[in-house]
Amino acid sequence: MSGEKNGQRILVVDDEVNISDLIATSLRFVGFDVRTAATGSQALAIAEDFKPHAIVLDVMLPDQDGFEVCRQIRNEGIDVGVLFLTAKDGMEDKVAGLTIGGDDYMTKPFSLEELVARIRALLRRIGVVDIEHDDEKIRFADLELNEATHEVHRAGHLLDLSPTEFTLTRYLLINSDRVVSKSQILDHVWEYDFRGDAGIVETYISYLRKKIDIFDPPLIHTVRGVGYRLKVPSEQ
Amino acid sequence: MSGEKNGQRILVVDDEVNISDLIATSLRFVGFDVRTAATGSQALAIAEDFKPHAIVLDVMLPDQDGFEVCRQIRNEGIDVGVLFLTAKDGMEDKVAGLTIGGDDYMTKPFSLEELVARIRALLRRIGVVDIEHDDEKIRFADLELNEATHEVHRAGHLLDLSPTEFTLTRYLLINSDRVVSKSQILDHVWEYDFRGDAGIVETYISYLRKKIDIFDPPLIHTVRGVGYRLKVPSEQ
DNA sequence: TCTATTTCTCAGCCTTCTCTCAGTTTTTTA
DNA sequence: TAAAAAACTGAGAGAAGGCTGAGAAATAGA
Repeated sequence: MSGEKNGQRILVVDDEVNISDLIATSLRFVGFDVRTAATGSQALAIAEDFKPHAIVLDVMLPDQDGFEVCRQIRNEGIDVGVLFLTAKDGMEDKVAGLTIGGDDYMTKPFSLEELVARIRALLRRIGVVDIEHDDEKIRFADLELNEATHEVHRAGHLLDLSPTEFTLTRYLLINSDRVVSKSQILDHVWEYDFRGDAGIVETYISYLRKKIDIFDPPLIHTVRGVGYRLKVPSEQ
Repeated sequence: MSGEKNGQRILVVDDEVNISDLIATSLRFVGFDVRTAATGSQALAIAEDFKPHAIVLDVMLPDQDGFEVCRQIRNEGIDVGVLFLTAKDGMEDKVAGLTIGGDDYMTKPFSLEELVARIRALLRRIGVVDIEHDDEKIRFADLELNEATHEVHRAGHLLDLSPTEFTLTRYLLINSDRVVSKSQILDHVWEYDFRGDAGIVETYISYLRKKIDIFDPPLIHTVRGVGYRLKVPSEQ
């Protein structure tokens, strides 16, 4: 039930079951071997024999704070990268200060796409090779996105993208040549608590086209009634 | 009663018996091993020993909502893909997050052809190999339909099909070389609550011929008094 | 605090699609 | 060969889907 083929092991620690489930599901789907814990002590217990490569760790836990949990786990001699989760409450600066080494942090709510990207970057930084996705550049035709620098180039030109535009571009790139529906995009690119209409995806596709598809050939194609797809038209 | 040859196991959960029967019949016909449930608790009970690979799950159930059922089943350790069904009106608020982890959703009413295609895509995504249909391309002669890209090619040329034309083409392809009647087509390709005349099938066949059969040889053949059949003429 | 950027909503516009209908053609049957 | 039945197809009304500009609201940065 637990052993994923070649996946890195990730431990997700959050006391809100909805959140940890959501994260776990997403991470499993992209191939990680995932366990969840709801408290610090539970996290410790699981980490001991699960030996995760990375931990997604809420800084606010019922029994103890995330940094404490982190320290204890490392004291066990488990070499692990940590992605801290924090509420957007002004504590961000403190968290940023305490985040050292290869670790990272994100504020809730976040988008799943962003979470997965951060986990991959983290694993890369701490030297755990992510076999399939170990390239920091994602390419499709003459469109190139660089994870490390957060730059996107089309035909050699640097594009100036907003954060959402960047994440959307990455999601399209990862799924290049396949149709993705507006709901899929919404679920993966927008923050998980977004309660608006899928129409916003149309707006952002429109923005992207004005930045990506002012070059020829257009890469973003609408599949009416289904969704969008990155493709090279010539590819009859 | 339960053991289908090589079929994946699908659990259908909907309190409208008409609907769950309709779905179950369709899925059985294409080779799945199907069980049905009308309530959330019944679904749980059945899932426990049926261990379905996928669930077709109405989000609106009499005892509890579909999301809750989904969570409980997964908590049982059953690794399952879910295709949620939602009414067109009740969804505004609820749809968020339904396409996470390989899952998908459809709004009622839908066409059975579409449902089957979605189930197959879902099983493919979550790694349950659908033996007979594990290719995302369906071919007949020089006509080729690609599920992932939603493209249809004839003799190497990309055809521009509307959504209904696409679904009809897929239905003909899946039943290639076999005669399908107009009412079968109507029942599978159109939404199940369609109350119009079977004459519309003639109209769409006519549209398709102008896109598919401008190439030689014609593949769509009328079997007068019976229906239509995809065939290569030489192959008497 | 003020400014610039980004996010999001909305409405108007345009395109494409769906479906019906009626006139025509083809095939069958008497 | 005529009449009936079945199938074909073009035209068009209305609906649905998608695109985009404008502007309000939220956020980040100086």
